[in-house]
Amino acid sequence: MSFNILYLHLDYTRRKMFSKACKYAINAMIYVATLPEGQERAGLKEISKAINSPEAFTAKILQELVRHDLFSSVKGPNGGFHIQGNPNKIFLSEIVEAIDGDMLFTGCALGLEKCSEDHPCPVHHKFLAIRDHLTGMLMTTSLRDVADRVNIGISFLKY
Amino acid sequence: MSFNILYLHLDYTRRKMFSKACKYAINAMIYVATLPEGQERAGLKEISKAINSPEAFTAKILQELVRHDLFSSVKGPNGGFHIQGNPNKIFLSEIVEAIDGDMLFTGCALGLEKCSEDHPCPVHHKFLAIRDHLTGMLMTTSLRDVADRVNIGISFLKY
DNA sequence: ATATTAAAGGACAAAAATATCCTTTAATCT
DNA sequence: AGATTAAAGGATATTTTTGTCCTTTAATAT
Ligand code: FES
Ligand code: FES
Repeated sequence: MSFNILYLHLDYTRRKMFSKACKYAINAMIYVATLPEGQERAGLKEISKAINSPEAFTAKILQELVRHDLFSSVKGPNGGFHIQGNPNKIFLSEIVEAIDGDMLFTGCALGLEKCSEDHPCPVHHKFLAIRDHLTGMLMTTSLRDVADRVNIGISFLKY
Repeated sequence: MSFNILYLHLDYTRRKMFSKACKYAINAMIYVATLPEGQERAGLKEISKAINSPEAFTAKILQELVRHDLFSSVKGPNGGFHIQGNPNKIFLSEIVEAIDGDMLFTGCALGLEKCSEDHPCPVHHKFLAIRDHLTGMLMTTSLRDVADRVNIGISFLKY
């Protein structure tokens, strides 16, 4: 019942960089990456509790991550999700791309059909640097990197 | 009818940095800033044609910009919207904040309630630099800057 | 004054994103 | 083999974002 909604049906004060789905995906993978050796698998309930996300919605996202070969899953007792591959070799960019797609990495800031040097929008030249900065960060930050920060207690997946 | 929708009701391959509303807002203000002296006012129809945006939706956004004192408007014949203030002193950050809010500038990348040094998410330290880069760019790029690029023909508002 | 013009505003509609519930499938345990 | 467990998947609901339409308000022109 915000001031905005009252007058204009627009309440954009919540726009973020990533979708919620994407954040849940990243957090879920980070959480599983933090698990100790020998028990590096977690179920939906455990994951969504750990990252404070709605269970059923998280289930959909985990399924999608399985389809993208980022997670693999096992059914039945002691089943759950574990990371497919080496967390040192899985980068945040892969998770973002799996869920939010690659428009953040390639799309035009001002909505032109496509971003190009030939026909640039008015912020193209300045936006490129930011886009590349973001892309570079995500492509060089591995799941292990961030999971370690959580394990040593300097970063958190929820509050 | 994408492959994604077929299987999971998730088709996030379009996530962008800014909302459509925000892009329309920026483009509309840039367009009006490109108008020659003596005729620096444009109507809804002219604007939405120039920036290739849906007219009625654009109307709502222009109203919002008026409420935020970025545009002022005049009704009746030869009415329309003109920039409130000096385009040299209006920065893209103000438009983004008016429409998308300030979460892009202040919010946590991974969805924590609030972004803070005390209780940072696992990408906080790396994300800060990107957020600041983006914020800095938007806070230092004036409407005049970008409008000039359009006027000299090196940038475009539509394709 | 009246007609015309264009923005403001309200109501509503469609699409996308977020979220829940329930059934089915497949793994494990007894 | 049968019971139990947990992911997969389908259907549906809610909220947010995007979009349209129509009436009202206010400015200008005749
Ligand atoms: S054309 Fe707009 S960001 Fe490249
Ligand atoms: S706490 Fe997540 S970006 Fe600062």
